[in-house]
Amino acid sequence: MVKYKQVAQEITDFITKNQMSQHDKLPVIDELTKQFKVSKSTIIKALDILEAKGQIYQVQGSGSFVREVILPGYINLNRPSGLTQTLQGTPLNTKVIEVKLVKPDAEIQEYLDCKDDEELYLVKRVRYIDDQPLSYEESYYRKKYVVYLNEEIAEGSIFSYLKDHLDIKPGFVNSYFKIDHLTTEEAGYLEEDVGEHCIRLVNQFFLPSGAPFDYSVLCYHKDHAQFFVPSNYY
Amino acid sequence: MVKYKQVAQEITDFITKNQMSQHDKLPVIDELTKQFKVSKSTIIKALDILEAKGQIYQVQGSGSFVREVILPGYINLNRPSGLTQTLQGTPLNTKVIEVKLVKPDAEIQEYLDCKDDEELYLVKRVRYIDDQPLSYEESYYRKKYVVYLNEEIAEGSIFSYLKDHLDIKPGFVNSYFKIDHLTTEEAGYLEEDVGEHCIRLVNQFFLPSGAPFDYSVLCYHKDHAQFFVPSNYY
DNA sequence: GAGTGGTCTAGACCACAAC
DNA sequence: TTGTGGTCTAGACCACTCC
Repeated sequence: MVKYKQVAQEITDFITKNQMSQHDKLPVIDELTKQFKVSKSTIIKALDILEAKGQIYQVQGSGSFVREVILPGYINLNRPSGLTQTLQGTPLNTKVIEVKLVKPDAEIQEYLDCKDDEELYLVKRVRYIDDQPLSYEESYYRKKYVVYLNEEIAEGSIFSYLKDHLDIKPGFVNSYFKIDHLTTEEAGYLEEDVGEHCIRLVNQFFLPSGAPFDYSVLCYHKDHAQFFVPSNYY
Repeated sequence: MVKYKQVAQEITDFITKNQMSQHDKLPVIDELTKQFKVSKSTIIKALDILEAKGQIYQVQGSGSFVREVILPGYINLNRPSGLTQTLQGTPLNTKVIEVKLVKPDAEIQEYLDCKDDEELYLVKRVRYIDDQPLSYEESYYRKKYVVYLNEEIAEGSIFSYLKDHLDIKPGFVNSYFKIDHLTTEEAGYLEEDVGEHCIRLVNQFFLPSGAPFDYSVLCYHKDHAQFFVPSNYY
């Protein structure tokens, strides 16, 4: 791991370990350079990463301060790693409906920038929070990149599996959402009436190289889903 | 303006002027250093800013590429400058309901980190897109920072006014949203039935110093609002 | 192997904050 | 005035891509 990521991780751990909360001040840069034995630039890079993630904010002439607001039960749309990571701390259960290989329709070809004969893994899952249905999800992974998937893997965090076993990690994501209505199939899984309202979220995940590898459509239960988006001005 | 922001702006202009689209390659760093007569580090800093904004992505050993997806009509939640900037290109009309000075209730005190006797400007506005009601908004600005507001200013972009006339610009924002129901007042403004569904968005805007200066609650019309969130993995 | 971006450093100097 | 973060540079070296 490169130094600045190492430093960023250790600062995050420091914040957690010391149970620091909003507006608490971090050690000054000069102190951090001594502590981690790296240059000022490396510390600044690490702090910039944490700032971009929404964990801290930096004030010229004053210091760096904790920003992160831990909101149990809120889905952080700025770290859309499936769901498992974003809902840390909240018990999340997964029911896998099916995992199979399919070919893309026109819309999926568009989002995944692929031909109509390319093989994709389709994963259908329902997510429960406190035994309440939270979301129903259909994800398409390009087999070209995600060479293998099965039901057992889909029971857990697919993104952790991709990272740990296939060495795949996303570079960036486009997320789109609006209010929509449940289809018959979706209503069944969310234990709602057909046509009931939901938040429909579409994600397009890209590799660091810019190639899209995952397209997913989710519907969130109107009463059990709440979201959080931290942003910065540059 | 500092150099890297200048360079970032010029690269953005370059992308626009040349009508570059997704996955088009930018000039290499070495060329940019010559063109702008700045160091490599400054170019990299400029590119990092554009990457954080979601406009480009960088691939090691390969180059920098255009990422930005212009989606007419989608509200970009990663640049929540009120609304005027995020819906660029789409005709947006504003009806100001009222602008007045008020004192905060308990919830607002919490979000704005202020006492119960601090003066706040309350702005109520309805936004229309293509003559359809898009959102109804109640924003609270701390008079301590936003020393003056009136109906005429609220007709336009309040954030532009803050930047140009009061030299106030946000440092970061926390946004929260979920599906909710319209109150009687809101339903009237959105031309909907009472209790109808909406997306309820709460924004907490902070100055670069970390002080909250604006708390706003919006309800978006369920049929006319769609959102976009670009994110990066670090 | 050539091209291209990524990391890291030391150091000079600037800008803003706090006292 | 001092503390502290921000900007900018030149340069060395590393890592990945593409031919």
